[in-house]
Amino acid sequence: MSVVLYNTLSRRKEPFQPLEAGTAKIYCCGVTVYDYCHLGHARCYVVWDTVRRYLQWRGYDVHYVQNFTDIDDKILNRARKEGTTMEAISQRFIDAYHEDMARLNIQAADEYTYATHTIDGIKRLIGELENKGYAYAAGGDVYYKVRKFDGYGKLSGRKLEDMQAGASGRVAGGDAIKEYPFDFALWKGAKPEEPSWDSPWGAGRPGWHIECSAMVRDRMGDTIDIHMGGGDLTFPHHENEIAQSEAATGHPLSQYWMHNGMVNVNGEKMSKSLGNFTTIRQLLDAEDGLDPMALRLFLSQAQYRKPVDFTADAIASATKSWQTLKDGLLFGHNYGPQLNWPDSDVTLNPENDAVQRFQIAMDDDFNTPEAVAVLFELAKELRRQGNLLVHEGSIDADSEGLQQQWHTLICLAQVLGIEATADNIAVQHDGPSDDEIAGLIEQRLAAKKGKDFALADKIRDDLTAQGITLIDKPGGVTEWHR
RNA sequence: GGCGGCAUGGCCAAGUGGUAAGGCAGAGGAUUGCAAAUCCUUUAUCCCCAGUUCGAAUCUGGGUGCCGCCUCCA
Repeated sequence: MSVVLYNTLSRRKEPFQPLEAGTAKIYCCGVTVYDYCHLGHARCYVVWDTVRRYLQWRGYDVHYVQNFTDIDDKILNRARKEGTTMEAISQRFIDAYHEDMARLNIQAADEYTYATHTIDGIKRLIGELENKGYAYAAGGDVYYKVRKFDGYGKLSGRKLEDMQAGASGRVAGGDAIKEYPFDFALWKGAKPEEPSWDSPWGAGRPGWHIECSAMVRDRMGDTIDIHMGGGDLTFPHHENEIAQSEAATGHPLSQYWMHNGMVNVNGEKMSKSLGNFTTIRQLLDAEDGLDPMALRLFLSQAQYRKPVDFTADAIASATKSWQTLKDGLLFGHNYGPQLNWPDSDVTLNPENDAVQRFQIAMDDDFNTPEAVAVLFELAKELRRQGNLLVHEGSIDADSEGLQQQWHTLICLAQVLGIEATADNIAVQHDGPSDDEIAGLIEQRLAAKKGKDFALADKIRDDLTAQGITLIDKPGGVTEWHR
């Protein structure tokens, strides 16, 4: 069995066969750094992080490169507005990007590339395109001659005629300098007071699409295995990348193209231009802040290609779900000592039924909802055993098998980037001491015997408010835990 | 107008020919002074119509509805 993935280029699922057996060369389109990342970005990079982790788990040597677009009108606008430089804005949001992604347990890329560090490669590429007749200079800019490239539209499945016919007013007008409405800028002539670089076509800066073509080529060669990004980049961004790269090199830019679905809010796509976005940090830092792992779980419970709706209900549900999963993930920390579990390494038995099911699900185009279901089945059983232990004092399962199950859960969850860290078990131990609690429980017991339930309930409520849960057991015994 | 996607219980969501995973929420019972927690049990015929088939949520055709892209966008 091999990993099967949906290839936008062919519009079907295909077995993953990398150019070089056992390796995976992946390029992921990154962000334009002019603002904080929002939930849409969170989904995108959680999805691709999961794909990357899974391929690694399946034994591939993954080389993952991601870019930052650090030259762009929006960055310049923001810099102007704040009276600072493009570099300052870029750096600020690159730093913020790294912080946000780290909180979501997204692994850093093997290499990050920057548009402004790729100017030479960009100029080289434009020069080649010009020599081959795919580019023309006009009005200080350089444009790509879309009609010259036979395969134009093959990724997004469109024909130039169709687009032109339907695009009505939007493309018809535009700049008169272009030979054809869908031609796009490879190089933009410098404007006063904007950063620019010298070039054979005059001072200027790169167009948006060319940076990715140049970066892929510089870092990974003519053809890579997987090129990924948000579904909204399919056209025109990725289509244009293909046109640029393949016209220049004569080789396919990428074997596989993968695109993630959008995050919706009230049925509408979350986007900067619509202004309906919630930033990752807003969500995580809110007073009743969302646990980053709950967010990751929420995103993993949807198939990556489908749109996902961001609602308060969904978040509440994910938070509760995460609690359940977390109980399972922390089982060994909470009950291992009581069960005399040996301090063995966390390992995985590949023959295990759960592992098999997990792999079958993930092999099928990264079916994370199905994979998560496997995690829940493991976690629920662990939680049940944990409760048995608390309430009955013993478990009704084989202890060794249970430890293995716990290890399985931890390993598989980790493949999805879901982990319960030490933070989750570090409990605040301020508040009443154990002795004080024992005293209060005795007071409550006395109150109950005297039918003073009001007092008994008050004692319980006060303790609850301090994060201490009382469990009344048969025989007048009351246990508690924080 | 063009291209693509989706429609499964209250909500989310797997499942692509043999009578519906999982999560959240809900219900009933056990337990309890009442709770909490826990345990047990429990809640769907898959948008509509027609067809193919012994048999379809799953295939075909036709509808209806929603969404994305076609402009910067993850």
